[in-house]
Amino acid sequence: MKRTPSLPLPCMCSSFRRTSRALTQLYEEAMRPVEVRATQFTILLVLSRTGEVSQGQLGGMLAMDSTTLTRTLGIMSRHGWIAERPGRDRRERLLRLSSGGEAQLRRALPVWEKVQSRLRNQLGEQRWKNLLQLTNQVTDIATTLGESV
Amino acid sequence: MKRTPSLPLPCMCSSFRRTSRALTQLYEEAMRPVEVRATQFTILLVLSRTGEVSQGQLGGMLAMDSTTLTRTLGIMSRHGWIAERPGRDRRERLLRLSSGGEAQLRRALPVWEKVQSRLRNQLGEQRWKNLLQLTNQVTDIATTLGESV
DNA sequence: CTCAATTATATGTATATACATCTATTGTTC
DNA sequence: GAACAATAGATGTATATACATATAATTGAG
Repeated sequence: MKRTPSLPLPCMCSSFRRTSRALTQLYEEAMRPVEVRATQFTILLVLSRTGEVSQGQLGGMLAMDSTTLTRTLGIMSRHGWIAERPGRDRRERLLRLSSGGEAQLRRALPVWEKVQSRLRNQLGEQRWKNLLQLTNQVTDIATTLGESV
Repeated sequence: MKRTPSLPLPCMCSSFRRTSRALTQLYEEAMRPVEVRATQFTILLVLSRTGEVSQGQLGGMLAMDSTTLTRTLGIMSRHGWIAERPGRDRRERLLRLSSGGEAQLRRALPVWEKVQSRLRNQLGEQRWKNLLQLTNQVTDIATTLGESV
């Protein structure tokens, strides 16, 4: 059952996109019983840590166009996971987890832990920490470069 | 113009997806004049290196579901970038770059080099090489874990 | 050789994603 | 304070992505 090791790609963007697909397939396969998608899980996780934020702030934290969130939040609201209210600036939507969203996160966490630790075992502590740090650094640099031009 | 450093995410999948979005926005912004999307550029790059491959093989190399390729290859064929012929196994599509595809790759490469080296300068040789290696390793591990279950 | 199982790709459907553009609101200038 | 510029989010549209299922072709069991 030997797998051919993945073809080295000279492009950092292509490499990250490929790894994202591989990880997304792995995590979503594991989380399928809980019925939550990778993006949705990320939003549950972030909102549980930040508390109430505007849609624009959430987009900034996720390096995601804030108009993309309109659709994803719509899906999550239909599931009853998101509570919102208008801000003092009435153009803003202030978002937080509803109790249903907190419950969904609690359902998802054990399944997520399991797949995450399988991956972590394969990578080892060293590479694991290194990767979390490097991905953050690349995100910051890419975001900064994107703004500067 | 101080940017808040990106919120650490405990989830490897979420982290990679966020970095992918940031990198994709950076690279696609740079490559906009050439009118080629990140996925399409990746396919041009890979086909130029491998020569003729089947759709399934290409999907394997990109950690991409081969049925996803049906749509993307359709777009690229309409642009005149892909040449194909049936394999001996007549279920297979054998794919390669057409001369139009080679031309499009040549048009894209200088623009890609430019954005890629801006990023590389910010990261430094050490982290750059490290990242290309680590992303490959994660892809292999995630793929293997996905198959094993 | 025949029929069942497997495989390669196509199609239907749902989510993810970004950008251009639009609307409602807020901020700024004179 | 009125007119104009800037901003937050919504909507239209195109690509990206995967999975379930369908179809055509190949392989395997007997």
